[in-house]
Amino acid sequence: MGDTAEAITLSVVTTEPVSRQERKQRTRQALLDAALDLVAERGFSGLSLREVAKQAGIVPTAFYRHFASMDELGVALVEESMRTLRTMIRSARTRPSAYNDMIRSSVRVLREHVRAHEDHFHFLARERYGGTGPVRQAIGFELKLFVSELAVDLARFDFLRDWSTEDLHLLADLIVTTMLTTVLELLETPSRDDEIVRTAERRLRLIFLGVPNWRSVP
Amino acid sequence: MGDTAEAITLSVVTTEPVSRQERKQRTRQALLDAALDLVAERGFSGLSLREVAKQAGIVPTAFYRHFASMDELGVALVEESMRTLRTMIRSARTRPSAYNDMIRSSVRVLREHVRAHEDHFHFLARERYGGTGPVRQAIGFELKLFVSELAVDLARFDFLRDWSTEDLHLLADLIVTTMLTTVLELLETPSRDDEIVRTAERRLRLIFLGVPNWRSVP
DNA sequence: AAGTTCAGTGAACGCTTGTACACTGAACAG
DNA sequence: CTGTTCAGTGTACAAGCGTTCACTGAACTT
Repeated sequence: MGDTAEAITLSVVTTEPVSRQERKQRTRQALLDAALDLVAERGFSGLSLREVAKQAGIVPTAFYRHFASMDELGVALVEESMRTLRTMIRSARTRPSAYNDMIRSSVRVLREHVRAHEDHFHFLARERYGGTGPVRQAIGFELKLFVSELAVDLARFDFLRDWSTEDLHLLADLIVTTMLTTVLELLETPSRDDEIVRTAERRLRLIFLGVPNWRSVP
Repeated sequence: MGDTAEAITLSVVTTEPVSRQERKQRTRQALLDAALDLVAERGFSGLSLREVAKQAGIVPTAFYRHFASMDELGVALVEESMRTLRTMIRSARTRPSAYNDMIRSSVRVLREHVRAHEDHFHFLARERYGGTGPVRQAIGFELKLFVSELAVDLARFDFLRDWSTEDLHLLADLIVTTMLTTVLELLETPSRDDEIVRTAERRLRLIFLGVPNWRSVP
C-alpha cells in the first residue's frame, strides 16, 4: 500500500492568490490526510510526528503551528471521522424503508459509506479500543453520544413506541457494536463484501427478532 | 499504575539449584509478564523491546535468546491469553445452569475470570482490533476457532438442537462479540461492575429472545 | 510605503530505539 | 577432570524521535 508514495498533499497546480488563513487550513487538512493515510498500516500510537509532517510536505517543526501534539491531531481526526459517521446515519434515516427491508437497506447504506470513506471508518473502529489516551477517550465519548442519537431515532418506529429510554439505549448500543464489527470485517477482507453484508443482516435480524417479546425488568 | 515499580520478576529468594532450561523458561515467563504489565497503559505497538527487557530484569540483547522479535513475543502472549479464555469457558460449561439462569451464571463467571486475569483479557480485547500485524492476525485466528468451539457447545442445548451449523456460528459470534465488549467495559470502569454485569445480561437476554422465532434463510 | 504577523525553514540538542559483536561463567556432556 | 554449550553481559553505533531556537519571506495592516 503506497510503498513509494511520497504523496505530498499540497497541490501546486494553480497559482491563484490564496489568503494566508486559507493556505493554513489547507496545510492543516494535509496533516489530517497524511495521518489518516499512515494510520491504516501501523495504528495511531505507532505514528510519529515527523513522518506525518513529512507525508504532509512540511518540516517537522511547522507541525506545531497547527497542533500542540499528536494527540491533538488525533482528536481532530476523531471529530472529522464522526462527521462522516453522522452523514451516513442521516442518509440511512431519509430512506423510505419498510419493516424488514429496513435492515437490508441500512446495511447497504453502511457498505456504501464504508467503501466511500474507508479511512475514517477504519480509524474509528480500530482506535475505539486499540488506541490509547485522548484519542480513545474522544471516540468513546462521541460514540456514546451517537448511540443516544440512534436511540432517539429508534423511538420513532411503531413497534418500539412504548419502549423505555433505557431499553432503547440497550438496543441502539447493540446495533452500533454490531455495525462497527461489520465495518472491520469489510475493511479486513476487501473482497467478500456480499458475504459480510449477508452475515450482518442475519445478525441484526436475530437481534430484532427478540424485540416483540422483550419485557423490561428493573 | 506501578509508577516506580521496577518490578524485577526474577525471584532470588531460594538458592535451590535449577536446571538451565528451567531457568530459561523462567526468564521467558518474566518477559511475557513484563510485556503484559506494560501493555495495559500504552498498547502493544507502543511497547519497546528495551523496556520489556528492563522490566523483566535482563539486558536488551538477551531478549533475543527467547524471541526473535517483539511480534513473536506478542504471538506467544496471544496463546497464553487464549489459554485463560478457554479455562473460563470450561468453567462456565461445567456449571449446573437452568435455562434463564444460564445467562446470569455465565456473565458471573465472565466477571470472575476477568477480575482474576485482567491482563490477559485486556490484552485480547484491546489488540483484537487495535493491534497491528502478526498479533492482530493471531488473535483473529484464535478467536475464530474459539467461536467454532462455542458453537459446538451451544448445539447441546435443547432449544438449539435443530439449528444449522451456520446459524449456531452466527449466534456464537454475536455472543463472543458481546462478551468482549463487556470485558472492555469491566476493565475501563473498575467500579461499576454490577451495572455492567446487569447490562451484559440484558444484552444477552435480548439476543436469546429472538432464538425461538428464528427461521434460517439461505 | 513601512511595519507587523506568522506559516514554514533548518540546524542543533539530548534521548531512546533495534541490533551487532565479542565476552563471561555456570550448567552440562564426555 | 576437561571441554562444550549457551543464557545473560557490556559496549558500541547509526537512525529516529520530540522539541528548542533563531531565521526567512510572503501576506497582511496601517
